[in-house]
Amino acid sequence: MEHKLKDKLNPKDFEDKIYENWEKSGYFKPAENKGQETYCIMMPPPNVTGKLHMGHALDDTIQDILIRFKRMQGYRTLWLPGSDHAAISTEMKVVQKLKSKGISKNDLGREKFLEEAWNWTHEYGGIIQSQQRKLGCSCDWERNRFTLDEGMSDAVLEQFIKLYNKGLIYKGTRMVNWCTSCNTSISDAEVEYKEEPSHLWHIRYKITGTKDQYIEVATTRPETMLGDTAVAVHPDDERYKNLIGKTCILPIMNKEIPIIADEFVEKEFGTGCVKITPAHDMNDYQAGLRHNLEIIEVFDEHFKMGNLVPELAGMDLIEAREKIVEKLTQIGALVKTEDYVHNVAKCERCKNTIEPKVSEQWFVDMKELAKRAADSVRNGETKFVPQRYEKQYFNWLDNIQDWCISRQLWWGHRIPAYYCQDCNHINVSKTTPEKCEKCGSTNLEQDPDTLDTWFSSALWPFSTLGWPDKETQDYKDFYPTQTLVTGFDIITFWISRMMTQGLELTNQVPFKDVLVHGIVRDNQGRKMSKTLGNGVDPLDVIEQYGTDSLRMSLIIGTTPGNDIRYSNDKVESASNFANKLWNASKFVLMQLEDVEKFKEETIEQLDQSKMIDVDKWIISKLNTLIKEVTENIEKYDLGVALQKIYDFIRNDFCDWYIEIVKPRLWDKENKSRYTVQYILNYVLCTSLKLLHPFMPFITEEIYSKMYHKEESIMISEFPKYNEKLNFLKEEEATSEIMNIITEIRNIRSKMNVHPSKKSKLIFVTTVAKEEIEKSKDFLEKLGFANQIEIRENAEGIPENAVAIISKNMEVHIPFEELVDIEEERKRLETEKKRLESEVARGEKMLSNPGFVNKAPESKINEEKSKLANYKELLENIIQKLEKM
RNA sequence: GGUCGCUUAGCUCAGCUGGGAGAGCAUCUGCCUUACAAGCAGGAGGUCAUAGGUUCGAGCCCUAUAGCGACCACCA
Repeated sequence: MEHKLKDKLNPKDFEDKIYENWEKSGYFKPAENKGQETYCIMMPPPNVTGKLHMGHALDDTIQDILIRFKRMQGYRTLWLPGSDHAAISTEMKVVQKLKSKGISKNDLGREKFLEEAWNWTHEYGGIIQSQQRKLGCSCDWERNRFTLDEGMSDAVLEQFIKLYNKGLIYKGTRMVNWCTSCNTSISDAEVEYKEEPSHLWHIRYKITGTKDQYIEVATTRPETMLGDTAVAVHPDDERYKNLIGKTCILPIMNKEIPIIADEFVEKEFGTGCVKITPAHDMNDYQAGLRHNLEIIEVFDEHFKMGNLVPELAGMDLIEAREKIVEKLTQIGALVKTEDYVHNVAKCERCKNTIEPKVSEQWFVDMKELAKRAADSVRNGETKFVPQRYEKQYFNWLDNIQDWCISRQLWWGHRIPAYYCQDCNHINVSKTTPEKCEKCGSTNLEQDPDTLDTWFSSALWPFSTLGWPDKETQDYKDFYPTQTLVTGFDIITFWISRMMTQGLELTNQVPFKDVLVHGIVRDNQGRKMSKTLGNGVDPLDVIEQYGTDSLRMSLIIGTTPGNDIRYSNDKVESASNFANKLWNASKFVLMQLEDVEKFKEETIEQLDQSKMIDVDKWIISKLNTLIKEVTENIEKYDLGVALQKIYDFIRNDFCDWYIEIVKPRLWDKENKSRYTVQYILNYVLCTSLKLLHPFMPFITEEIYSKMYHKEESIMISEFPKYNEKLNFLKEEEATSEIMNIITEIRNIRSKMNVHPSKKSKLIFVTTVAKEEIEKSKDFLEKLGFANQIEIRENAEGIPENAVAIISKNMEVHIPFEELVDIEEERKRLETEKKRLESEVARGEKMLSNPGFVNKAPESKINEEKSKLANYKELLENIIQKLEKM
């Protein structure tokens, strides 16, 4: 083993190699002989033919951080990956591919089509997994699952049959959302609404038996009027009360339809009269049911005009609308046309128009299931992080509609219902029944439809572990799982359904915590989208900067649940940090020269008599960091945790400690040289471990060159807080010294003293003599001094010297000819003023009875000691000024 | 219409249960100091959206308002 790093950091040199090594070593699998406690995350399965985008990169990075952290803490961890068959989206793609060859789905037939779909899946499936490997995901690839796998399909059938037998799944004729492009029914969750400018057409229908009395309706869809079977008004609407029960004549169709009263009508909207078209509107359909109205379909099955009016038959709907408006104008039935913006239902997948359609479909009765799922969150069995997303979840479940689960697609799990062609009985069974269970006929036909994709992904947390077999080792070990990580956009689609189905089928909540994150936006705050073309490919970023930098840029300084704005600057700054860490490590390794003995000694055993304050300072700081970072990660505050690690490595370790320690390292005779080397190795190794979950590759690469016993940082123990490594006194003393050094630099900078110009530093102190003596070497270096003098009093110090007054010491810098006495007086005056205001503030606070009586004692004492401190400093400054 | 979130330095964002406002980038000044110029050191820059309230004390808690954003509902 060579304890040396390459001169320049190049992530490509080691990222792939390291990943391969991890996978080969079996580190991703749950450890065999570790402690009992398990920790499991189920990866939200991406679409099987999908490609990795920034959303995945964020989602996967968060999960990887958690799983690596827990693994290092000694849990038996399982992160189970997989992919989803994504019924609609995959089927659409295959249909499109066939279309480009001039073949239609129906020409090909079901079997051949499925063959094509499998081919497609095999061709594009797996791409995302290789990309997740590039991201560093430490999931157990041997347990990789696909929602159309045999086991998973069995789970789906089991679910269907169980719920069917319990009466929770039923078949019925209902109005459902129909995607006119995908040609299938879809569930409520898959509909999104988009505002579109349109018109509100006012049309008058003549009251039957009158010459010129009309009732005026307002509609956004005149083309559906051909199927009107009533006009409705509000029962309390004084304007129309007298018309209720009468009839009117539907223009164009010249048909008599009733005027009815129904509460759902809003008096204030439009004219207060609504045309009722039960076949093409959700509300009208409900009203139709209440009033027993006929359902007349205006469109054919391809959503072209039907032949209610022969000259319009087969016409496109938009075109038909124009024609009908034209016709209404001709016959004088159109009163006016208003501009109007309304919400149009769109398919969440293909963005095309959704039409309400009456059809026979399979549904899950959700009422009881939803209640139980909501209650489990209400009573804290499952928690959302951040908690506010629980509202979104409740809102969905508390207003749940029955779930339409049948899809008119071929790619997916086929509904296990077999219809008897002789007696019409529905046989539901896992395998094709030999004969009808009711009449014994062998003339059975399976339902042609398949199940909603989410019907199978709802089972993901347990079907992946072997359910319906509850005796598999994995199910027993890892179910229920701990954390589910996902974006807020699929709380309704997925989270709520895993909860409802999980509770119903396994009698347990499927996970304890739901960690919700936002979406990754572009650098202008816009959503990344294909149409805008503003998406950033995570793999391009990895190619340019390396995985660690991408991961860091997605996590640092973020808050759970909030959106993240991607920017190149962030990746660049992450990359600079990686470079910094690399160089610092390179330096440390250069100083260590094969000190194999490190491996045998713990930090606690290290001889403290050879340490000076700064050594204890860095150890103590690191110890605090360990505590905070652990707490932060456990609370899912990953952004804060990473920020703290960054600050420690960059400021405390690189900028201060390494610089402070250099003189002792250069002096080969120095008695504490070994101690310093040990501490450097210890601090760096420990920092790398803290950082490893976030930046796995660079930490592994560096760690592999350091001195320790582990074969990989990935399976090393996460650092633990240690009470014995707290050195508060030394921390304070060191920060006083650091403040002085900063002050020296500040003054030199203000006075424009060139760094090469060294000066003398005179320390006046009684309490810190010894420590200053020990620190001479680095004080000289960092304070640009050529000589350090330590005295007990200030007598005889040249007048033309700059003075820095601090708590336990004064530092005088004789710059000789450089110092302008007047300038120095001004500086001290400013300092005096500052201290005076501090003293005033403290005195005001402590003389405030409200504060003294109500504030906690620790706070009061703190203020008291601060005040005393300031007073003393002020006194010293005043004396100094008097002498000038 | 209902619910939720955001508003803090020029930009992008942190700020844990209320106790002297922070980071990254940008900017200014000085430095090639033997790990790092992808760097080092120092500086400037903020009425924490507005108005009230609670409190000894508010960026943080409460109320209202404004702007931006998201989700749900869907009134033709």
